[in-house]
Amino acid sequence: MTVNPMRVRMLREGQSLAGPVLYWMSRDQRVQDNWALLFAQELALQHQSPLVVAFCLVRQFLGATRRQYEFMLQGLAEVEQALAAKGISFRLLAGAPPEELPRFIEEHGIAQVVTDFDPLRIRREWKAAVAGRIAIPLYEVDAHNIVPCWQASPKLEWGAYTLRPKMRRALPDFLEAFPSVRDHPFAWSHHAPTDWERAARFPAVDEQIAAVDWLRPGEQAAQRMLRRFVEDKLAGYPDKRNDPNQDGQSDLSPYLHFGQIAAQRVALEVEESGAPRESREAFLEELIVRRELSDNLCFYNPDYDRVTGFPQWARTTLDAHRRDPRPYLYSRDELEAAQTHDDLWNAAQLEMVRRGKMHGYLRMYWAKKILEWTESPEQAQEIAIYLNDRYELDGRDPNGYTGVAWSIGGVHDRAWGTRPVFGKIRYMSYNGSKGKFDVRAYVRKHAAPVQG
DNA sequence: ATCGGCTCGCGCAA
DNA sequence: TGCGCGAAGCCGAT
Repeated sequence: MTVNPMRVRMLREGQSLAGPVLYWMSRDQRVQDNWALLFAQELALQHQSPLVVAFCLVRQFLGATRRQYEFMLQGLAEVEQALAAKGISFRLLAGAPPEELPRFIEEHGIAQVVTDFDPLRIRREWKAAVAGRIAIPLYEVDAHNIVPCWQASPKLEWGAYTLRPKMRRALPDFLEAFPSVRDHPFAWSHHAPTDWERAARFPAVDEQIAAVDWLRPGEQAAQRMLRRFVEDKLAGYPDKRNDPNQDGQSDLSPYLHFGQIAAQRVALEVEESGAPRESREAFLEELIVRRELSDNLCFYNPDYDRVTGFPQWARTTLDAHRRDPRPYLYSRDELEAAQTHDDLWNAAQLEMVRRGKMHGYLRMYWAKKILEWTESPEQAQEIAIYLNDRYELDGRDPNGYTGVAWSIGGVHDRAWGTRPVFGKIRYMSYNGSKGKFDVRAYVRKHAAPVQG
């Protein structure tokens, strides 16, 4: 047995007849270091069956833009190639999983289905719908987290401090080396190459938001980025990570979001590096505890992207300050166009619009200012999520929803001194940034007008 | 530059 | 029932 059974849940029982095993790939779009693929191969080898990987390409998924489709599709093309080298077939299905998967399963006499874990509502609705329309076993493997989400904690956590000891206890059981995908000896008779040019014409919601060119998509590029981080940046991480002018972050979040790299691979490489213990610990805290805390929020709190999901003390205090006059009021369009009085905020917004990635420290300041400058917490949260999901390469991720909920709704935070609009929600100021890094240099770098 | 108070509630010790 | 302490801060005093 290569895959720890604790990583696997059965979503639907069923008779397992003879036939191909299907891995319905969704959140974890890679071949290496993927527990869901490894588990699917294990089942296929046991039954001496072919193994097929299918991905459902959903039209206009949660407002996804050309930028994000491009990054994902190029990664998937690489997945198809790497699978082919192992004798495993790949199939791109155009349409929503509840319709496409049962049809595919029926048509090809699939015997068992494996899919990867995802705490987001829509993914769980898809799985429930698929489970209701098939008669074969459906397994779910948490291939994204190191400690499977439901093993890390059985309940909604209040903060990193309540999850951390649980993670510490569980990590030794799960932070293990990955086995390799084996050459698969049973070929699928319906193998056919994907028409990626046709797939690239698949409509995104917004074709105007262009792909970025400063980082390449795919597993290989992700591995290179990881190596660069561990060799060049990890040692200086504690000092530089909160300075947006320094290139001190890992820049791995787009790859982690699309599952083009496994957090577990990142953790293993960081642990084995020669970087100071302090640097390794600071980075692993973010990579492991905070990431898994985001999944915990989305998995156990169905209102992870709504004000009703904020803790009670935060809802009470935000309600008490609902009618406070706002120092500035901006519409969604003004914010999107980076037309506020605050040059730091505008620069952060423009960094996100142009590069598809805002510096981690500024994401907090950025979201808190949206609370301060819009009519209500509800509107602030909606706008922050809209902009984040539209421009960030790592949009539509539990980390994004959790970050917004932390900034605007005190999720995983505590109460602080009362202020207008914010109430007891932690405040962040322009002057605070000035004390931490060279704000003028950052503004000069990102607020420059577009060339040409 | 550094320090303490701000303020809430979980989780554990007692 | 009491107590320690937390996802990245702010502000004013020193």
